[in-house]
Parts: sequence; C-alpha cells; structure tokens
Amino acid sequence: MRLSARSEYGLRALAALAGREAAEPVPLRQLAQSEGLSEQFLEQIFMELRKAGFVSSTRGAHGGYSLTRPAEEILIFDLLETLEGDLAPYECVATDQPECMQVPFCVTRQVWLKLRESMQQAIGTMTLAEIAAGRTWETASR
Amino acid sequence: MRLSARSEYGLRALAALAGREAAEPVPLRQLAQSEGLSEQFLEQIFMELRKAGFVSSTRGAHGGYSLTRPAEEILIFDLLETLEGDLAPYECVATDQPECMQVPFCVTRQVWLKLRESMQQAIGTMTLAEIAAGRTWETASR
DNA sequence: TCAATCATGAGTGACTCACTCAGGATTCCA
DNA sequence: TGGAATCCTGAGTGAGTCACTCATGATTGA
Repeated sequence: MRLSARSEYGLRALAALAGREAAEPVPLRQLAQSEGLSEQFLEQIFMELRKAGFVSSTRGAHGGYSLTRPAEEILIFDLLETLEGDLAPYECVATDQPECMQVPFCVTRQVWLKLRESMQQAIGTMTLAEIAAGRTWETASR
Repeated sequence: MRLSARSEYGLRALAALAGREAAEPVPLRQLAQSEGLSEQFLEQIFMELRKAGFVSSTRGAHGGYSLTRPAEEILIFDLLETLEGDLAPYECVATDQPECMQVPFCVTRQVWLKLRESMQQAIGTMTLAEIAAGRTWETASR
C-alpha cells in the first residue's frame, strides 16, 4: 500500500515551482536539480501534469513550465489522482469500475469504500499553496 | 496505490470463519472453496495471521483454524497492518522508519502523515464482526 | 545558426505479486 | 497400526510494474 515515487517527485517539484512563481516559466532542469531528481523522469511526470491541465509548457530557450492556476486553487487530491492514476485502495472501488456483481454480499467493499472516503476527506481540501508553504499542521500524534 | 490481494482474501476468509464460528476449527479447504480462493495461497496468508496471533490452528484430521478472540474484538486496522505489512502510504511515514533528515523542510511528509491518520481513523474502530455481518454503513456518497 | 528547452517513444534491470509445487509433520479414526 | 486429513515450510516462477535511461526530434530565442 505505497504511493509511487511519481507522486512524491511530482508534489515536490510542483511545490518548488509554486515557490518561485514569478510569471516566468521555470525549466525542468532547475526543478530537477533543486530537488535532486532525475530530469528525464521528471519530464515524464510533467507531461502527465500538462495533459491533465495543471501546468503549461513553453518550448525553446527561456522556456519551461508554469502553473496554469494559482497554487491556492490546486488540490493535492486532484494532483495525486493524476499522478497515481487512481486513488482507490482496491479495484472494486475504482472510479471507472462498473459495479461488481457481488456487491450485496461483499464483505470487503465496505472497507475499501470507507478507506477511499477517508483519504478523500483528508486531502480533498489541502492545496498546493499550503504544502509549498509548509503550513499544513500535523493534526495528530504529536 | 492498491492494497494487495492478500488483504482482500484474508478479510474474506476471516469473515467467513467468523460467520460459522462454532468452537470447532474450520479446515482451510472449506474456507478456500466457499470463497473461491486458491487453497495454497490462502495457506500462506493464514500462516501470517497465525503468527500475528489472530487465529490458532489445529493439525490433523478434524483440524483447521479458529479465531483466537471474538470477532467483535478484532480490528480491521490491525488485520490490514498484518496483511499488508504496513499501512503507510509512503516509506517516510512507515512505523519502523527512522525519522528522515529532511523532515523540517519536507513538503510531502505532511501529506503522507495526514493520509495515514485518516486511514487509521476510518478503520481503527471497524471490527471483523461488523464486516462479517455486513453491518457497516456506507457513510457517504449515496 | 546554435543552444536551450520541451516532446515522444522505446528499452531495461530490479523488484514485487500472486500464485504453484513438492514434500514433511501431526493428529484422528477405523 | 495404517492411512487420510490437515497444517507447516520453503523454494520456484511467470507476469507485471516501477523507476528510471536512451535516443531522437521539434520548437524557440539570441
């Protein structure tokens, strides 16, 4: 039950991008270097983010990536859904999954549903701006 | 971000076991057949459950597995931790992980922490008895 | 024209997952 | 006492995924 490195890297790089937002696009190389990530791998990740509409790209010299919206309006939940493909803890509660035949008798579906809901609640209101600023409080266990 | 089939199978078989709890041990073959699972795979899973203390085994003819405690006292959270190994959404918040050096500057840790907390809250009070009886309400989205 | 950048697609080694296979140990019952 | 039923253990395996790398092209600014 682990999220992939894509999510970690994607969030880090986006937070870095949000941090230095100055209307000018930031080249990937800079983001990769400042976060210590492989540039080519990050490229793949940013392709997805671009296709999903979170960032826009400018080619050529002085090019790079920028956020398409203010970081305050970008939800971590939406980012993770894009980066992970889907946040469902089990296939049967994936968003694109047709309802399975055994739902009325299924003992596990209720568990997966509850898990998915709780995750959605947890990060459904967290924004990129918040985590970039480190302003999200650790709400428990300390 | 998917839980493994071990968790699904383990929960299903345990729920079935809880359902027919009659003091007598239930052979794995019966559980596997009633749930349509591979007996040998289920064997591996029940080994773990036994080592973790959730079930006890009786060898020989008329042997099988039984719950060591009433299903009302077995938390889904504990089961999933055993079946998955760990419920942390990312390495850096795993229970056995030494605190990483970059915590003060880390933008993602807060996300993983919040996710883990929310999962724990969601299933930290759900019991095996509840899911076996299908009594856990779908609290949202319908 | 050249350097900087994004864009695209293919390849790859390591790892994990969901099993299967083979054989052994223990217990009950006829 | 023998054999069937069951748990126990460890090794193997094919398919898939992950986290990249590699190679090459297209676009743009100076």
